[in-house]
Amino acid sequence: MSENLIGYIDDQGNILDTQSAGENCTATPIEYDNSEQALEIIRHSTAHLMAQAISELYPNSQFFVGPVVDEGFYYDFRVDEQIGENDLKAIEKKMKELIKKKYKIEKYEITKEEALAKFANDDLKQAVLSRIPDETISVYKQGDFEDLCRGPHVPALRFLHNFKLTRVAGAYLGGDEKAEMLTRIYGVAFADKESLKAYITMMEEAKKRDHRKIGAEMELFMFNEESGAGLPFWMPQGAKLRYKLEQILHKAHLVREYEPVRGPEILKADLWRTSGHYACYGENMYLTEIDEQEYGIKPMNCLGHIQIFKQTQKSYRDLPLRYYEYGVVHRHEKSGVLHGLLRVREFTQDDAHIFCTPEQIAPEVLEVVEFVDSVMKLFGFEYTMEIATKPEKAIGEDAVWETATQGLIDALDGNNLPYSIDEGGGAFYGPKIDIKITDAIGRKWQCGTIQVDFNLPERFEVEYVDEDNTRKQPVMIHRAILGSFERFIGILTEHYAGEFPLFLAPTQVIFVPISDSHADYAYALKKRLRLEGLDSEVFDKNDSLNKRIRTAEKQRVPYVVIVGDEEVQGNSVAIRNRRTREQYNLTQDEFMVELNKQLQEGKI
RNA sequence: GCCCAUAUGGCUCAGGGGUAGAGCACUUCCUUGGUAAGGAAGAGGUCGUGAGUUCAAGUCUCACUAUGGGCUCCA
Repeated sequence: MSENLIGYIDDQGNILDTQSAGENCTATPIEYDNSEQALEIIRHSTAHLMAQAISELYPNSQFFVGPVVDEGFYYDFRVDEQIGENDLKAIEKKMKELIKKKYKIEKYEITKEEALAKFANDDLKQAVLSRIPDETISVYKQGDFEDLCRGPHVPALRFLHNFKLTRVAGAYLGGDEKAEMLTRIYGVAFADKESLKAYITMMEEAKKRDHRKIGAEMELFMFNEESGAGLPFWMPQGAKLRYKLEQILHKAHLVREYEPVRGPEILKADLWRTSGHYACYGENMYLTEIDEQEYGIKPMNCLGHIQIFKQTQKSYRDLPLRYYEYGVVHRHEKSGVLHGLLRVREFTQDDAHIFCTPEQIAPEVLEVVEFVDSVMKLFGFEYTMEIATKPEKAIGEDAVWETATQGLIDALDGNNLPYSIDEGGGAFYGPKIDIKITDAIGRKWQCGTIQVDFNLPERFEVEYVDEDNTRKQPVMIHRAILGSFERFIGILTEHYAGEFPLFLAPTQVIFVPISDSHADYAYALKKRLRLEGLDSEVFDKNDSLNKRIRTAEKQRVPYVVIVGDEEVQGNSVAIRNRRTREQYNLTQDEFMVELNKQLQEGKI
């Protein structure tokens, strides 16, 4: 038996640890390394080691569950003391002491009845047992520490070296918001020191491109304690960036035959009652009163678009009719979930509602999927699609839901587009396809969404006149491509680490005149760029040339352009590559051609 | 909303019961320089807000607000 053997993988892909497999196992061995299976075993055992350390440091602690997750492991437990980030070091130290005791990890099996009796005075273990259907329960033991566990584990503590406890958090027992909150500690573990180090470095790099940090540095956006949480302010640089994104997307909508519309920010509460928002979404809505009438600030834009559709009589010839709006919405998000621009209380959706016939659903959904794809491609984003089905709180008949859900499935299946299913994750008025972008540190954020809705048209008696002169109800497709400008720009910022492509960059060119006498030339260039719709700045402050070049380089602008006697005489520019520090000269006209070429790259 | 943590000039941070400090940024002056920090002077903070303990609180305690890491929920 190899020194490095920590388990086996059987025909079904299940991991067997050495304790379960016995001496003469013929399944494929798992060696101690960074393979997916090995890491699962190592991390699970590290979680147990942590629990053992905690139980020694805090004798009253009781343990719930300690699974392996994507990035590492965690353990949930109850403890009398408050545990903060500063206590993690002490726990790590204790873990290392325990490793030195060279405990073997042993496994034995008991019946469920015996287990219930064994842990009779531990209500958390009772809770764990109640979730296990099996009649035979396995227990793992290392030193004096025993824990209910399915495994798999490494054979002995000596395999556990390269770990780090990363954060302490609260977590509801069983994930239920109404249940008791336990303490959770997260950690990571690898087979070797280098991988652990690489992981820590990666997290530090991710921190450097955090949109909140870059947003402050580049003066893109801000929040302010006096104004309230989750309410972003767009500073000039951020507003310029956002405006460019809005313009690109505006043109893309027009090309695809969308019509711009705009609805009011607040609508009478009765309208929200008709729609079902009041009952199903009310806890997220801000309500107000005007002249003794209740009003609701819109959390979604659909009602406005429905009113506009209904204002004039529609024919089947008008369908599909696509209304779009950069709609500002307000939602009462819980204070604890706010997160930079990625989760706010006021945001602007790139929202559209497509009114169409049932037959038009599939082609329209496909068209939107294509739209999404072209936008994601423009920015180089990876994304996944998820079909979300009927949630608990919902309006409308089951049959209607089934038809709508099937419509979405057909549209994706028919075109071999990959997706997963999110059971019960739909909007209260219809099923949806969610488009999730993977960000710089691997988190997934919902951005785009496509929702089929038979319910609101019915509730608001939305109608069109069909070919046979009868009145029919259209289907509504709610959709957003970016999701919201706030979230999307947050993700974009991290994606590009603030170095936006020319067609998005808030400042696209910085001119550095060599001395005062070249400032006029620089300002003339700035004016010329302005007329082409390009934003530039002139760095002519009373600082040394070196200092101004340094400052300009650090601005994350696409172009730093130096102008001095040579350039003024030759009507040219000296362009500096901020990465290689190399420089090349172009005439003004050549430069304009180059800039316009790069602007065109922002077309979709 | 819940658990844990944090809050000191515009930014990044030091200080740790006896009434505040650095670097960068900012202002003014000198310097007009061909590719990543030229020099000098200056201004700027009731240490998040409100209570409490104390002879004395930026420092200790509590509440609130905001922020961060999670849970739950979502674009």
